[in-house]
Amino acid sequence: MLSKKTKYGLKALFALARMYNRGPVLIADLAEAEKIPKKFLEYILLTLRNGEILASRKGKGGGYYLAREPRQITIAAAVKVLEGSVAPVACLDGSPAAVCEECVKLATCGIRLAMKDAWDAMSAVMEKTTLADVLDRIDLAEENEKELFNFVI
Amino acid sequence: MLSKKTKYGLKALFALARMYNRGPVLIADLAEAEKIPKKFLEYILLTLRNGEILASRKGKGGGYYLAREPRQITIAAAVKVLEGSVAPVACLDGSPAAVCEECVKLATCGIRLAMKDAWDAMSAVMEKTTLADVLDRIDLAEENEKELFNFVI
DNA sequence: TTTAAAGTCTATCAAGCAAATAGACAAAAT
DNA sequence: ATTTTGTCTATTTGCTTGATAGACTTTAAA
Repeated sequence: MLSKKTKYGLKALFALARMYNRGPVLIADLAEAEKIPKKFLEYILLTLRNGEILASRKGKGGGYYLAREPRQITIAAAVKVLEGSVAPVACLDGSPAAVCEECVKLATCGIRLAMKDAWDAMSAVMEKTTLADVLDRIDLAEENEKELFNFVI
Repeated sequence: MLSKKTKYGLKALFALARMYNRGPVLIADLAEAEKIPKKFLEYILLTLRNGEILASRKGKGGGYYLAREPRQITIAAAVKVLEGSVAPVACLDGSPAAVCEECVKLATCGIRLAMKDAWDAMSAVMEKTTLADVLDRIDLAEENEKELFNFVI
């Protein structure tokens, strides 16, 4: 299960993606709009900035904004920065040195062999889904909801 | 990341699958063979038994054994019992009532829309991978390791 | 050049969960 | 009857998550 930090972080990213190219957004405004505790959001945005998903400007007129276009930021990248790793076992998270103490031998470890294909399938999807894709899906879903509502009337 | 409980549990299941139809296995023997703290393993096996993955017999000559054939126990089922849920968000874990507090509206929740396809892909693989499949993969991997060793000589 | 508005950083806290352990109890085969 | 073996409840320890406080730094604009 994703941590609250990651969920809040994703919500913030969707909001920032929607406001892309409208300049920096204040932490306080974002916190209120997305119902995220301000101080916690501050820490989350800092994490995303250190992970080069976001950029910021200090001082008057400052705030946070996406470091790249919504179409160039993947869910995989965001989740990796926010959560650290979501791989079911350490040895599958992509970093070469990460060996889990459970594996006696990496190549023949049952847990790894059991989870590898499943994890590969999941990360492939996350790698190709961008913030822009998610916005499109949200819009489509909202459109469908409206249709449904009209139909009921 | 899977908890230690789940990892230990999977290891125990692989071992029990290998010894399928050789009668009940003692907790103590399994603990020693798989290097799992005995009391912790006791608790893990109990979880698996309550989840109807394992069955047990008390008294002399008793022990634990798989409740079904290795070919009929999926990784998805085992992980679900051991970990509770591995879905990235509660509303994706299959149970109808599970709604995450983050979603204002289930159908249009960005987090859900962002993770749904990825999670579907992962669970599909876990649903179709059985303990027997994993044993096969381990054997194959060990065979390959041996080949490699011979080649080096 | 001052000042107020913003982000940055470090420290701290409480609550909850994971991992592990202990020991009394119940069942069943011999 | 007795011994072997699983079952259950409770407890401990330490780490992680979620959240908050406050001092500090940077920057734009008055």
